[in-house]
Amino acid sequence: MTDCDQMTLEDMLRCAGLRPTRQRVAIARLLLDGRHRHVSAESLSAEIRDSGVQMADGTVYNTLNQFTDAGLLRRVTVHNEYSLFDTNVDHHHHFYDADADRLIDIPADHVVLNSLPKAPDGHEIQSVDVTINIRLR
Amino acid sequence: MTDCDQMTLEDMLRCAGLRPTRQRVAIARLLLDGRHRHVSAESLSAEIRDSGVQMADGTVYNTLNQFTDAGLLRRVTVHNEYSLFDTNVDHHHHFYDADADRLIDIPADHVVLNSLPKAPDGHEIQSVDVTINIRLR
DNA sequence: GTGATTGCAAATCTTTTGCACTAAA
DNA sequence: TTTAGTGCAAAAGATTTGCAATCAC
Repeated sequence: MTDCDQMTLEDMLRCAGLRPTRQRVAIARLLLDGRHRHVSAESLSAEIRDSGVQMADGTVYNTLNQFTDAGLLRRVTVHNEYSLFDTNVDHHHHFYDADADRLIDIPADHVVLNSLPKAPDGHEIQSVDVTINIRLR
Repeated sequence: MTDCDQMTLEDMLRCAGLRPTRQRVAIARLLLDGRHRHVSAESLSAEIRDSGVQMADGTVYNTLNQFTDAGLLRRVTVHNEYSLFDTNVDHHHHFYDADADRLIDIPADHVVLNSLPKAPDGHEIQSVDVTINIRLR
């Protein structure tokens, strides 16, 4: 078994090259259970505190960055001043509801892109993010 | 003449519902000359200082926000920690080069979107942003 | 005049960092 | 034991805000 699914959280972290420390496991338990969510550092911090685990804010930020670098999370930036971390790392897109400051996933196959431009000289396309901004009708 | 083109900067600002104050005109002179640019609050602040005009940073931020609200600029957020303001308010998309932290415009017709999903109940689509992340090959 | 706008500095918010301490392997 | 990881507090960076002074009309 070479992929990082269907294992204990500890193994999943090891498999991603991260030591399964108490803090990382606590965050993994909240975020890597297969459910698709969008959390901010702040909301996650509050959730951790509520779950009885105590953790420094700096550690929350560092852990989120480590998970993102390891491909366990995806960082999403929209038109506000903080980052959201998406537990869905599959290719997909987003509705962004600015009124509620809320992201909604859109499966990749619901957005069909024909005719993408070529990347500028010396560059290649890494990924394509489509954000559909919505508002109340 | 009902649109806000082909006028003096002062009239252009008035037309957008903004009093043509010294500060606003100075920023308009730099940004609303028809050229397409991406500036950050910081880079603009430096440019203003270099041009001999003195202006508080808070005023730069406030003015950029006012221009954006008035539709004279467009705020673009990518995966970094500050906002960029795009002087091109026409519909278009972006390459984002994370290595250089640089945005490159893509004309709207170079990206063809077929099959957009419907907005969630009670909402309507306001705009669609496509960001193509690129990296060195 | 008078209401909108600005300057300025302080406040706020998000995020990163340095370093001594602790824990995983 | 050795190295990676954490806590904490401070720093950094972006942006907003409060209020008195100033400016456009």
